[in-house]
Amino acid sequence: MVAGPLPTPSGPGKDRLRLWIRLLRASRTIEAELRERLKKEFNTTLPRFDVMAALYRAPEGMLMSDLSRFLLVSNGNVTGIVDRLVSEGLVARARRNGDRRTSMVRLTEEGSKAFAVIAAAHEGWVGELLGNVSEEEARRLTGMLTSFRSNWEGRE
Amino acid sequence: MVAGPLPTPSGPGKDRLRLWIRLLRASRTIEAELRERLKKEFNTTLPRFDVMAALYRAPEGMLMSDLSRFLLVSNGNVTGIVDRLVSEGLVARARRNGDRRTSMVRLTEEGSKAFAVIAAAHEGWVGELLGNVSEEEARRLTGMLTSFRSNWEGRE
DNA sequence: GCAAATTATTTCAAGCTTAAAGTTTTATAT
DNA sequence: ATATAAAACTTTAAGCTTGAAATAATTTGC
Repeated sequence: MVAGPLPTPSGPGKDRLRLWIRLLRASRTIEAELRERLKKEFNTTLPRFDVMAALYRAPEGMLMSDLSRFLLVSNGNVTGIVDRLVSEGLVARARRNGDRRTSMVRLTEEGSKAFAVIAAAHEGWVGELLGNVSEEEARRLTGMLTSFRSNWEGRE
Repeated sequence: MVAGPLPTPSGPGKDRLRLWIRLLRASRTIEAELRERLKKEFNTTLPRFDVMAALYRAPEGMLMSDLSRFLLVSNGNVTGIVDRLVSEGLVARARRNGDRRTSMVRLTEEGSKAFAVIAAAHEGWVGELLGNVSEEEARRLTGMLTSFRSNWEGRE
């Protein structure tokens, strides 16, 4: 999905295809850089960061299915990542009284502290990597992407 | 990287962070949908499609290192994907006379035909999934993402 | 009350992904 | 010439990812 079928596609519908290719290349480029820095500076990974970021927003905890829905990844995927975070003491599972199928997942004290540090660095990196986009332009782009997505979400 | 540390981040640099989150969510959403359709309709995957798309643009073939640079993935990664495509008869490796370290990778006749069919469907899907973005808006967004990326590429 | 369907999660197999280490071949510097 | 470095690629280990199958608990329809 990184390249179009021809060097410079043209014709009806080609503008959207080109947009998609740019979108994908932009996010892959930034993603690769963030992944590398997370590894080098904090010896962690993007998926771990994603999970911790989601949990940081929800101090009361989240269900596994909430996590997977929010992160747009499969259920089984989240299981593995959470398993590793638990084994590292950054995240805890808590069985619930009401429904014994589910477990509330939340950051431990240690996980919360660790995340705060990483998140600060992360925000700085994003600011740096998107430095060529003015704040004004960032808001405009965000708006365009938001309206696109909210339209699209209606179909799933 | 899908979520910010807080529900609605605010403050200096937050606009870029929010942009990054939107960008990532948009591309993940579309990517997931395309991946699913590639699997269901053609029993193939996004990475295989990416490699074939790159090779389709280069009838004379590409080096492994060209492929990995173009696709923004690691060298070892491409090895595995190409291995599988070769075993399926869609791609062929050709040793070169000049430099025996390298091999030119290209689509087979069969691979080229198969890709043309898939690419047509793919383009239609993208047009559909980005249907809420007007062609005009698509061009504007593309321009913004292009200038961002060409600026950023200077740093790597 | 109880079978059937649904829900939440885990397990599994196959494939993707990276970074690092290893192999082979070519280029460079004495 | 010949060691040394560089380049192109593959292999490896660990982890990520999906979709499908399995498990366990809850809810629904009679």
